[in-house]
Amino acid sequence: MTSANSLVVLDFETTGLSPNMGDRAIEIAGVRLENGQVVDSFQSLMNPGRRVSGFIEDYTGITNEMLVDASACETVMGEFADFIGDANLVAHNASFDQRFLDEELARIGRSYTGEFVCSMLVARRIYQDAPNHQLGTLIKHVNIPADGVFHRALYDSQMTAKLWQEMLESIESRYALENIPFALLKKIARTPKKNLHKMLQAY
DNA sequence: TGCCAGGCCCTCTTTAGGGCCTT
Repeated sequence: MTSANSLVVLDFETTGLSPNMGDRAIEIAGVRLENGQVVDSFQSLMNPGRRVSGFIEDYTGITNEMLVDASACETVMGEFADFIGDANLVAHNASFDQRFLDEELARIGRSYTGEFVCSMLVARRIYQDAPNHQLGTLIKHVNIPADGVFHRALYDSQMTAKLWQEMLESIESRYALENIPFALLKKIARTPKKNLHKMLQAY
């Protein structure tokens, strides 16, 4: 059972960029955060029913051979829907992951009730001096130790969770806040950069 | 590391174009 402040940070690896173009998920992972601590995690490869391109094999390290014996997307996504429950959701460039989550769950008649917030949109506002706002760059920018390989779902979701916690602590520190609610993070992600400082000062 | 899309965001903007970010 999830608590009221449960948050799931998730990441997909896929056959490409667009479910509307026929792309499918090949790996899903998520870590559950409660009170800033990772309390559970989920990771599974899934068989999209067709071969993945050489580009995707190289980009993710997930090969066609690895996917042959993986469970079908329908099976894995059902398990993942159970995992996320009613938790709110975070992903880096969430519009991408949300499209695949919506598409894969629609295929099995499942849905979710949590709300998405994008860690990239928050990072663009909190770390305006970062060289860029790719996940790997931000992890380095804020000096989070990284000894794994990016572009795998579990590692990326773990790193996104650490970045998320770092951003929360940074905002709390800068504005003398405690226990920032999810709703404020949603608001930060939508607030124009030029208005952000004033909005947080007034909060 | 690229192409495919889509949302966000900036600007030499809003009757638009292009970069960023995700795989």
